[in-house]
Amino acid sequence: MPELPEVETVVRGLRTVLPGRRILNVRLGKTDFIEDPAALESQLPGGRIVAVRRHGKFIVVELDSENGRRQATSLLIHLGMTGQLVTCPTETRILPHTHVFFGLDDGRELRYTDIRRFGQMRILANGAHESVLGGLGLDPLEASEQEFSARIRARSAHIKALLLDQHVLRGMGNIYTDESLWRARIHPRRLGAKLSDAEVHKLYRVMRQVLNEAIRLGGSSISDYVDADGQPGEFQIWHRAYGREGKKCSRCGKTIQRIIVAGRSSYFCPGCQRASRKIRRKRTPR
DNA sequence: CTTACGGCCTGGGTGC
DNA sequence: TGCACCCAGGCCGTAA
Repeated sequence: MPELPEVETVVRGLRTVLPGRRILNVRLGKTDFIEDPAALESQLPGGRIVAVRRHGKFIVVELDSENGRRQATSLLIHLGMTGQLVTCPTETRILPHTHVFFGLDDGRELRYTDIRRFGQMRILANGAHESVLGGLGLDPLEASEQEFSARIRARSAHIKALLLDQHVLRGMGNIYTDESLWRARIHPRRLGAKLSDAEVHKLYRVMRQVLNEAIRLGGSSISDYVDADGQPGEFQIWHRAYGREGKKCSRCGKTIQRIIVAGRSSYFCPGCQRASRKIRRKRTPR
């Protein structure tokens, strides 16, 4: 579920409460989504949180390296489809599927809840960041238009697949990809290498616009997503394509369709997101 | 090197 | 009420 705006919202929330806190203890439930559960239990207690960062859809909780014997480490968290990372008082009722508890030195806890356990959690020793996070693509909000254009044009895959590919861009997911393509009036099956200058320019602009608006509204909540305080986002109200199969396009009035592209449900308007002639011919053979 | 697909896991919704 | 089936914000490994 969580894409860049949701992860950014969670990180901003955590940033207001975690830095400066010391982790006192770690309690684990199911651990099949944790790379090395024993490492969490042995290396995190005693550590002080110094920063919380986002890298694509990953959350990086940085710990200090004080008292010499312990190496500086980071806690790397990916929320997968249904992961939630929330701080609350220790006595707060425990939600089902909560599998990780970090006891903090202010009487609160950082909890990780994940129904489907598609998330991921691991310890990163100092210096291991590059090997794990270095392979990811451009941050959509930091990349220049030139960099974006070069990456998109370099491969002739469907534009939908390119936007979703974390090695091309880091942070885009199914919702913001469909919303960006709708705003740019680009069909999800168009090929990256074949987009015009004007189309790439438009896509770059609207993608940043969509992401920034979503961040401002605290992300999109479809079912499971909540921020670091357990609150849902509000951007779903503004979706114009995602999840709107059968509804009228707010721009041209045609009916929004759902097709599978890159193995994912893809919502688009056949009226204002025209397929290339080649694709159209394939779909309506004479 | 690509792309396509199944699988991971649980729950919600729908239709019979 | 039960059951089968489809769908879900992500991503990885394997096969072609």
